[in-house]
Amino acid sequence: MAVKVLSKGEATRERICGAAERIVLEKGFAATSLEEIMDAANVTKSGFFYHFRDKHDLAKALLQRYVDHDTRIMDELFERADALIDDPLHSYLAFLKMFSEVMDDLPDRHPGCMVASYCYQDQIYHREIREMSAEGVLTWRRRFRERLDAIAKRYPPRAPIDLDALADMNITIVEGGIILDKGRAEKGALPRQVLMLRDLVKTLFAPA
Amino acid sequence: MAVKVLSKGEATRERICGAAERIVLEKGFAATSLEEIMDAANVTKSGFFYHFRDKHDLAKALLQRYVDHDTRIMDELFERADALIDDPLHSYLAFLKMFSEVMDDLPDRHPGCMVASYCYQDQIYHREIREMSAEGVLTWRRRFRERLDAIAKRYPPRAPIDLDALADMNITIVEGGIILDKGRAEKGALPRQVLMLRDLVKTLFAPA
DNA sequence: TGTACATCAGTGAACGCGCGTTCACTGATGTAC
DNA sequence: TGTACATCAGTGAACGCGCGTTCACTGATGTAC
Repeated sequence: MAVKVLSKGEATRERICGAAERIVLEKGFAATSLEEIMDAANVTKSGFFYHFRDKHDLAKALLQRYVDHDTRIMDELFERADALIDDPLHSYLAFLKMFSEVMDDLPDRHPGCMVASYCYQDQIYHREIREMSAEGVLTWRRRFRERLDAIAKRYPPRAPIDLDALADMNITIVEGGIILDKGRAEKGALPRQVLMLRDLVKTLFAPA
Repeated sequence: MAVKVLSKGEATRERICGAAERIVLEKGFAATSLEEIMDAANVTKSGFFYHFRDKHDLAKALLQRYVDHDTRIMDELFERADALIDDPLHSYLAFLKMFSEVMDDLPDRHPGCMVASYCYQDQIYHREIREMSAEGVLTWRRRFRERLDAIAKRYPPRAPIDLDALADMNITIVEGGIILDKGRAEKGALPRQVLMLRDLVKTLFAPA
């Protein structure tokens, strides 16, 4: 994996984003003070404001960073599954298996999804944030939908099926699973939900 | 439906809670100022503080109110399904159908779930809030699990199945569906997800 | 190779405003005798 | 039936602190000539 070399300024900015993401996913954007973030990232107030125009500018940067990162992770897992398996259905099932394992291997609980976090915050009322969220979610759906099309072609489902809704369900399960995990304060709910989805997809497509 | 008659004080308190719930689900707890709530509920600052010790006291009240209300709604729908249909599987499927219709009939989008909202807010760090969330989620799981047990008894599933995870999936789908709905700013995602789950459950249990 | 200037990546102190909370006080309704 | 007292359901003004933002200033690194 090629690690990009960062300039001094870029490194500081990245350090701020990293600290901010962690705290924001824990407590929410409004409840996170800039001073907390500065402390955690070891920059002064003015150091921070050199990199971000204001708090909302940080909000945008965090969301974009999150969506990009998540999409990249997903693509990597899909590529790995494809490298192992030729059949679209079984590659998809392998992806879900690997995905659940990644969720299970996290040292602590899943830290949360930035899109989901903003959905329950007033950040969502800013036009730019709303558009970035919407686009992120649509990108994810598209990734799954392509796969499902290939599957449905080789394994015609018994009944006609809403493939967009099924593609979305992958996102739904992750977002909902994270909440289950956080809400019940019990690790493991998320990977179990992903595996459950895997079983259901398998039953749906695999020939009896 | 018996509507309880409220005393003057109870009515004011209820008015405050209603306004607070709406705003908190829109913008998040930390981003919601008490003054906003007071304005919306038409009480003065001191009127508010007569009913709630502090902001955190309001947070607890909102969560409890939400969990109770949601549980009651769910029970009512289950009862209606049972009144119509004797078979546990088909009653369950009818429940999911009615549930998706309720979600679809909402004038606007689903306002959101208070448990999920707090999960992404620092409220979750207060012990009492965490316990109330956990108990709410477990109550919901138990309701679904009972139904699934009855179904699995009459319709033995082909493969052994994680019934707790399947029970949880009902919650996951709703929580995740709400985020999909909010995140994509597109009404209808939530009911579609519920119907998709219904199809999957049907395929899983219904004899070929 | 040295000098002048510009840009990068910050520092430290001050400001002002919103927001949660407190406090002393009050009119209306209930209750005891 | 009237009086005294208590409780309910508030009012209005003041306080103080945290937090986002601004501003004048600065040392180190790059770039032109």
